[in-house]
Amino acid sequence: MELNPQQISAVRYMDGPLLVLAGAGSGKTRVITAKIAHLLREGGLAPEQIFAVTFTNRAAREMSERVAASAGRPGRSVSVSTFHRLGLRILKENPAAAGLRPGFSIFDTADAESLLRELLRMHWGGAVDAAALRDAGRAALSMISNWKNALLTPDQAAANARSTLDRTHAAVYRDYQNHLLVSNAVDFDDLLLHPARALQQSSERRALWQARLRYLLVDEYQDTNGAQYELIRLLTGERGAFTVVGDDDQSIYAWRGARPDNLVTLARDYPSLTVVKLEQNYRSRSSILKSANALISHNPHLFAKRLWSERGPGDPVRIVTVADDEGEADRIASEIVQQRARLRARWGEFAVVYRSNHQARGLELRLQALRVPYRLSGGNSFFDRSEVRDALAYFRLLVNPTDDGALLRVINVPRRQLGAATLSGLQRLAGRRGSSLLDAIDSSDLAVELGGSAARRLLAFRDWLAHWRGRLDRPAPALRDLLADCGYENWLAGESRDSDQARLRWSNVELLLAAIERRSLTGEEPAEILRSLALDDALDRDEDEADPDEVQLLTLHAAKGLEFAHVWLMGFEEGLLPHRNCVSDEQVAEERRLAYVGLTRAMETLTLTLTRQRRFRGETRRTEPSRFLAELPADQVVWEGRDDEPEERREARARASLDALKNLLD
DNA sequence: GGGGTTCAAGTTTTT
DNA sequence: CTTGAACCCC
Repeated sequence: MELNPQQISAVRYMDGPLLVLAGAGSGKTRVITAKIAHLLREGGLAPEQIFAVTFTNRAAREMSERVAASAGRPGRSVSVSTFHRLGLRILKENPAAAGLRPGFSIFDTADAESLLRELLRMHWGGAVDAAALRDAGRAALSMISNWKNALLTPDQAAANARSTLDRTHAAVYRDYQNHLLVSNAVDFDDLLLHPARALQQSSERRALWQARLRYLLVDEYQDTNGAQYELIRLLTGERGAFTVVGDDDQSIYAWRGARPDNLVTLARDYPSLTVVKLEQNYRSRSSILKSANALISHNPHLFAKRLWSERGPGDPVRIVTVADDEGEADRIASEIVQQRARLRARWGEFAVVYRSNHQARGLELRLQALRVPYRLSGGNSFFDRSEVRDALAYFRLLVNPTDDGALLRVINVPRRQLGAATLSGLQRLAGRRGSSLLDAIDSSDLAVELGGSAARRLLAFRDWLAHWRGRLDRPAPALRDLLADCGYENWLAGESRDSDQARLRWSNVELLLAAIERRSLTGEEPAEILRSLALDDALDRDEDEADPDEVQLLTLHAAKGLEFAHVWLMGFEEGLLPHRNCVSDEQVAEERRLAYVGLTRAMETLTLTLTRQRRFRGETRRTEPSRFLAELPADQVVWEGRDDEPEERREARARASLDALKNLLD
């Protein structure tokens, strides 16, 4: 497809830093891929010198495919990754700069929280109730995450602390970093923080990376946080050889430390910054675009922007009220079945988006009942399953013996008579020696501290692990045998409700083992496999099902950057969208941007659904329409099923829809 | 230390 | 309706 004049100037401009303000559906991915092709052809750059970063794995995958398609074979070696993967790559090259050793682990959010709970428990000295501790762990992680994203050290955090709570958090931040180092581990934020620091501190590193990375493209720039911004600056240096593409109206990650004002900061830090605006929308019918524009006009803006479309009016946006959540799932599933037949569309052209993952549950059941193939993105991911986490923890412990998070997870799973008393003794010992838990087992005081029998069991566990560590050259079989040897499968079966569940859970372990085996066969080192898995959102699927035809079920967050012919946005209700936790104007504004992201995913048709009542925590409650509904332009929408709809019309429509469905199923 | 029962609280979004 | 934590007894 042809590029418009603004897109062309964004693609061709290579003389300095460039900011592309790209409205929804304005072809920004096309600009990025075309620019990569241009840099290869006209810019005299080799594919290895071009780096593109995104925020989500999904976006990276998508972009990588498009780059490969548009640039041909050289596109393959263009580096397309998430910020975190790029950070990992930098860190891996020189772990010592961050005080790490080569086999370091990545702690995920659950690992980080459980470590923080331990630290807080020690900080408060003993008796704290578990619920309070859990909340405090969360709060501490979010605070620490904010500090890290702003590149603040524990010292700086302590110096800025105003309240007692801040001081506690700052002290815990220090402990937390120390424990991570003892464990030879990093958390997600460290994958940005450590590389940024390393590049700040070493001009040689900087020079090395700046020579290697000749051009940087950043997608969804409005979602960058302080650490990511610093990384961009350090990696591109004086040259400012970058193109960043963003849209302040689609900033939906403030809760994760994103700073949409980085759009403004960029103009301040780079006086030579060139700005290109993309305002023509190629995606949506104008009914959809006008609705989205009207909605977002209720928000404050960093940049003025007028999105327009030549795609013709299309059908009005439908706002469908249904009785309850079951009715909603039912309605969406059957409409998808009907529309697909009527429009001769593929399943893959339909998407259902929602605010939170649990909303997909009822819909899944309906889709299954109607035999509709679907793909659920995110949600309770594979890696959140406890059996997967257990197996991974064993693997981590083999690769990185100092990984305390992993040790605590599996030392008594299955049971080895190593309970709370033994563990707190071991932690005391480790604390005194400043060592990891496993190393503390080597302490000469072990038997004195814990008694002879507990000490014997700990030593046996240590030796048992060491034995399996010796077989790491074939990690998947080693892990399989390890799990068999300790009776994990039987234990898992005992933990499961019934034999079906037991089979399912063991099959998840098998899936993990298969994934490890696959990667191991391509020559990946065990430590690298683990880190890569930690950053994955799902297991890599077989290559041969590259283009499965499935209805997409996504959260609003996961939907960003994607487009679909026909979109349903579920649960347009107060409490869901905006979410009940969002009270401040700023939070509501972010929810509005989320809704905006949802609306602008649709190309041809858009349906918003809401219920009159919904099951919530076991009881049925009346719901209220989202405040955002009133912000949509009345002349672009049509209401169905609202209370004031004439009874006979509602019945007639219900009948027609039922008939249509019957015809299809016959 | 382990295992069972009872009871309460409650997930927003992702790396 | 779930999940996890407290509690009690072995």
